[in-house]
Amino acid sequence: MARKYTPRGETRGRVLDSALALFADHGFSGTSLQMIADHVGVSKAAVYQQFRTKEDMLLALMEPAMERLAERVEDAESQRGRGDQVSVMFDGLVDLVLEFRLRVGLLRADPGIQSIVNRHPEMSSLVSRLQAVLLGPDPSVNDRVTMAVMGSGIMAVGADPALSDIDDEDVRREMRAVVDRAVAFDVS
Amino acid sequence: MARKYTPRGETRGRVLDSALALFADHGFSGTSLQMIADHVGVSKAAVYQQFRTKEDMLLALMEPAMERLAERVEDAESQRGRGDQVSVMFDGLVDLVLEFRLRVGLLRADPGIQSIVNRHPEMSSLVSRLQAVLLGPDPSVNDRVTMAVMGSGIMAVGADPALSDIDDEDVRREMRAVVDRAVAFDVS
DNA sequence: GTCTATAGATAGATAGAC
DNA sequence: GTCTATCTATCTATAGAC
Repeated sequence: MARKYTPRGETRGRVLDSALALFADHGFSGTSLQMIADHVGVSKAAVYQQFRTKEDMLLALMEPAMERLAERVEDAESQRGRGDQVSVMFDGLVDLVLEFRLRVGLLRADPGIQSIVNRHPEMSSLVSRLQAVLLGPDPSVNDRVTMAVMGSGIMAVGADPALSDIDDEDVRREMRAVVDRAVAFDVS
Repeated sequence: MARKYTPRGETRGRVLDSALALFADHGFSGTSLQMIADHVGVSKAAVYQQFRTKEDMLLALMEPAMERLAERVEDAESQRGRGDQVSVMFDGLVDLVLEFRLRVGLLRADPGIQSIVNRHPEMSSLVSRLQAVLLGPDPSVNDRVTMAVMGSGIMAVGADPALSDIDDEDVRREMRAVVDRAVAFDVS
């Protein structure tokens, strides 16, 4: 077996696909580089050729989702009324979850990933701004609990395999609907 | 230092407290026995005296929460109408989250813990029954998305430090309120 | 770019003294 | 019941051949 098949220079993409699937199943800390290498079908050294550390791999996975999140947060922040800010932010969050299912779910759920995010100001400040837009200045207890429940609930849907058979557009419509019901009349 | 202070035979409880806090911060897989031992202030061997494995430690942490969950699921299952089943189950879930904050949050979020739960039928069947009560037979897409969002959202609140300054009774009231708004008119 | 081999650190878990 | 010391397996990461 002189040569492993690797159609083009696409090993990097294959590594990222495997890593995402394994992170979702076993968590970031619970996934070893050996597991990733085995899943891709190469050696550990081949993986290290593409990414210097496991953390770099996670950052590469999160980068596109974070860019999109930045756009959506800015969209929401630029709205004039509080009601529009909240509804645009929730719509953006729903879109983000559908576009980056597992990644958004991991971002919210995995403690190992959260601690990495916390060490990267460009990510953690984005999450802070997201929360700030949803809560606004001087939020009531009602607002705080509502936003915590709905924000986490929406992000969790991304990683929920129980909904994977439903069409994206149906999920989007129903998520928007449940948000509308839950936050209606809460913002002035 | 001939003797470490350990008031009574309460090392076991101190280990569980430390383990819970560390699991919440770093995840189950991301927490080593050395970290737990250091946090308690004893050696690894002292920890192993109390628990044969790290998994046993988790099971000991989850056991009381699971017993309570079983009661709540049975309460809900014994209701006659679908609407009552759903509302009793959500009320039970809210109570459970407030009683076992971090534990319920971990149960939902940590992939390492989920895989352990999946290997223990008495736990995983309980989670299945919980979902079955919320969804009922032949759920609509609306029902499925609503229950996924609200179920995860509620459980996530348990591990959310952003709400830890709010009185339990206030959180309970607001969680019930947001559930009422979100699921109203969804069940026949 | 991929491999085998391995370094060095740390993981979970145990033995045996006190 | 606690300790120190240690076992074995695995971890992340690197070196060097092909």
